[in-house]
Amino acid sequence: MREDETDWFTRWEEELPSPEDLIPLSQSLISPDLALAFDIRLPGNSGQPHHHHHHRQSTPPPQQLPSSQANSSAEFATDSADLGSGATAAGDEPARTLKRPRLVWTPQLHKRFVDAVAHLGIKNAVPKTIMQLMSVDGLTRENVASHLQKYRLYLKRMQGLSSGGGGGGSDPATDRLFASSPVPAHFLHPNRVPSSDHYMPSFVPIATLQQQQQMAAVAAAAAANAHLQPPQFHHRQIAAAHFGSPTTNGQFGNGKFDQSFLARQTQQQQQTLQRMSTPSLHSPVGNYVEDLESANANGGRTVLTLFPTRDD
DNA sequence: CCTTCAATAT
DNA sequence: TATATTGAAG
Repeated sequence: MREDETDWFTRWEEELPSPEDLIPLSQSLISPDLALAFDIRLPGNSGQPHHHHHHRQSTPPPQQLPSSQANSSAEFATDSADLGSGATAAGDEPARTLKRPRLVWTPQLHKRFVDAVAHLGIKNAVPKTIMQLMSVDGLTRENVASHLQKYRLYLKRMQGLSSGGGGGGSDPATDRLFASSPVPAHFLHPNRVPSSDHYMPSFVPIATLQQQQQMAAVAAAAAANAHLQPPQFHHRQIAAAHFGSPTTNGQFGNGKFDQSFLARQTQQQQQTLQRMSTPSLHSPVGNYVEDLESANANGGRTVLTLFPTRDD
């Protein structure tokens, strides 16, 4: 059961892009949390990126990944009138209540999501677990939950097609993202439990690994860099990755395929975290990095873009 | 506490 | 528009 793990991990490792092949922008990648935590100011943006007010008290789960989903830092600063009034209790970790920028689901990020779901299996493909497996810095459970909800609707729609109808039902615009990643067959049929054959995409187990130090290093290195990347990943090479054409779907179009986790789950148990022990992990940045974008061009909305090591 | 879903907000 | 947030239900 664990044998294939090392197997695919090895393959995954081989396919890893060399550090130089990684996103050129990585130099300017610095997480908002980190930026705030280190009091780093993003170039091109002398002033603060944004600051709004909203309060959420929820209790940030004591996730073992402080930098991960912890909303460290705060949005308080800025000028606000309430200077040190009490919002931040002890004042040490200003912000467990950070207003995060909207996440942009790039095709790569979505792929990661799909891979994670495929690996987890129907039972465990729930937001929290998916989030953990993806191990994307800055990604929250809610990001995943929201995306998952939409993804399921997408799959459902895919099913619905073929019977009748006519057609119409898809929202082309919305589907583009989802179409950018192939839908694993398991999502489509329920039977066939992967007793011997598992879907094994190149995946990154990475982990749980606390890379505070690494992050610190990255932060220091990138200390004064920031990159602005407008939401314009329209045409790119991703166009070639098309898959969800009605025509192509014909092969499944015998009626309805099963939607694995799409269907009702009577109950699901959570836990049983599948953690790899990071065999020979030494990649500095096997993880995704975040790119903070101050969207000036977008009605003043800040957007968080997570992107991976190009592997698709 | 967590997930799922529909409705709603930004 | 895409994603976030909320609230009810399980």
